[in-house]
Amino acid sequence: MPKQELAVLGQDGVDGVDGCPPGLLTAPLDDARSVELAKVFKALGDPIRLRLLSMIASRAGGEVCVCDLTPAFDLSQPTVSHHLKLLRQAGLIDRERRGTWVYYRLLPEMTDRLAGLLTRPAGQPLPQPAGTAGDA
Amino acid sequence: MPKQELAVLGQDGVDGVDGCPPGLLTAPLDDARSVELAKVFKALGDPIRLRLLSMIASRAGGEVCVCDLTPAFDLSQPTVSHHLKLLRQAGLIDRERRGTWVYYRLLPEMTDRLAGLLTRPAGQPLPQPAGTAGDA
DNA sequence: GGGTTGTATCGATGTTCTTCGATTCAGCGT
DNA sequence: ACGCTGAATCGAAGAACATCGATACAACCC
Repeated sequence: MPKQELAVLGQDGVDGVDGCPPGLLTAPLDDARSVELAKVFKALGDPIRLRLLSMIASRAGGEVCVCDLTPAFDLSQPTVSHHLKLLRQAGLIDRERRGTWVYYRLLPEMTDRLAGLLTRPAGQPLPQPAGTAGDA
Repeated sequence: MPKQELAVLGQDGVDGVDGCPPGLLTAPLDDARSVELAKVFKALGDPIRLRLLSMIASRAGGEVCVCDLTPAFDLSQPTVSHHLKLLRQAGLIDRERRGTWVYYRLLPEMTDRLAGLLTRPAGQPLPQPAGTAGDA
């Protein structure tokens, strides 16, 4: 099965008891989860892919034709296609062929999940502004 | 000035008119911003660094001694130190020396900012579940 | 079917990243 | 001052990544 779509991020039974996923900021990430999460963040760790993602996500109809994306960059067509592939493998976007053209759209479940992972629960004790901590 | 701390992410005057930062999902990311943002996501794009960050962030007192972090991984001490450096250069954590030991703590401003960038404004039109869009 | 256009895949190449051992720097104790 | 321990920096080696040109695949049109 060469097709792995990274579903391991928080929808299996590993969620916290209060309904919120464990977080990343609230409990030490276990080994397997960190590997999966890292793939997604790695996909976001490139300026081209960030711009691609934001172009796709911010488009009104929710879809963008590759033919609109490719000329927006100073890169070859295969390179842009490669970046789109990585974003897709990370579960951030999906594609649909319609006739000759291919349209990409955001998968908001993934960005939602990332946002949730990076959001700390409301009343986190916020450590001392640095310097006033344990200076006994 | 070899010390660049990545302050370019949303606190300068580029915010939206409604107080919320532009987002990443709401408007195409400009070139410069995408480069800065990519550095932060790249720092998160590694399992070791994700686990380091979550260990630091989830620690009760808000601080973790390097001497507690290093033995938690199957890596050499210089390698762990290197990963901590990258997280620090990304603006995600900060360090403080206290006597012989060095303590790392989360910089929640950065994770908050990332969470905000990945959060789409409440009433985003959510594209059709794919297939029912513009099939005239 | 043959030509054309849009998109993806394939190899190759140069760059960046991860990791290590060796070394250096900082602070403590004697 | 000396040695000791914890942490950071320095090269170097191997792996992973970004990029390209060439090529293959898909759908349309004549």
